[in-house]
Amino acid sequence: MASPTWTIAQIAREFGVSHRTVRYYEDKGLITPERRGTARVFHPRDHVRLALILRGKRLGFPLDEIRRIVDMYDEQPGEAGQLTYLLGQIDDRRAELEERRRDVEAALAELEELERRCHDDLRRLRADAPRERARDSR
Amino acid sequence: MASPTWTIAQIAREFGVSHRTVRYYEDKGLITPERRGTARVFHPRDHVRLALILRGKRLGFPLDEIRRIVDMYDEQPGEAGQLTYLLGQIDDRRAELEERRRDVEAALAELEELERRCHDDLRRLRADAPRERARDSR
DNA sequence: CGACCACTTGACGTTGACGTCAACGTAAAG
DNA sequence: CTTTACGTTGACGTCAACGTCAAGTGGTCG
Repeated sequence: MASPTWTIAQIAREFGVSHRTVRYYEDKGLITPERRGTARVFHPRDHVRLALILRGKRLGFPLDEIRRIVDMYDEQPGEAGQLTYLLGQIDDRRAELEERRRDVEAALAELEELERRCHDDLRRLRADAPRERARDSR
Repeated sequence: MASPTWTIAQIAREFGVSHRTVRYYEDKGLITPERRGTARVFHPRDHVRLALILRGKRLGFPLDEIRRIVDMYDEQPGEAGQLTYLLGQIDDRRAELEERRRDVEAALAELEELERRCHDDLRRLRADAPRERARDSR
């Protein structure tokens, strides 16, 4: 019933980052763990945000932009002006993500082309090798 | 017939980077322009490499790894050992790229989910607004 | 010839994203 | 009650990826 909580060590270990990294993200306003005395208590909300942050990092986005992205996810419905503004932001992010997708697809395609060439070269080597061995043993 | 060449200013402007950036990539061994006297002359090979480098950057790879990637593309067929090593490298890069692709897909999916919720909220607002105006004008 | 480019090499500065170390609190366990 | 483990706040260090001068070189145009 009660939603789970994490200490800094637990959540850092789960995501494979240092506790320094977690603190840095808090400094930059990317996560806002509760304070119980001086100690940090991480809630599911922080857990979700950290996952989003790290995915953003894998995609090469700077932390500033990552914050704008994760902030989009907990804006309140608010008024119409804010909503249309948010929709504009969403469009911008999507454009970027679609460019990333094109980059990934292109890179994968070229990589597979290269792999085919490698396999070809390897087959050619194996076909030539016997003749060389015959010549060398003369 | 003669393949095209570029000056540093031309190639930098074409790719939208500073000439300092191009020099930095040369220092790091990512590109190797010809020298005519002291001046750099960029050939199609450098042009291709620069495109690969910038795509790698958009995908968030560090320059060190990008160099390993672009270097893969002009290894000579060489001997069988090198080829199988290269095939292993290719597999590693592909695994990374496929993770990036999963990240992009997940991010896009969540973004579109968020967009749907926004549109819902907006429709709800527009449905409620007339009643509010009627009430306000009483 | 001189002025004006575009290009060059250092060398130091900057920024983002942390690493690292010192010094200190606190709560449970032996 | 001390040790041990985990937590905290500074503060400085570091590394990649450039930015930004300063000062010089080489070709071309008028």
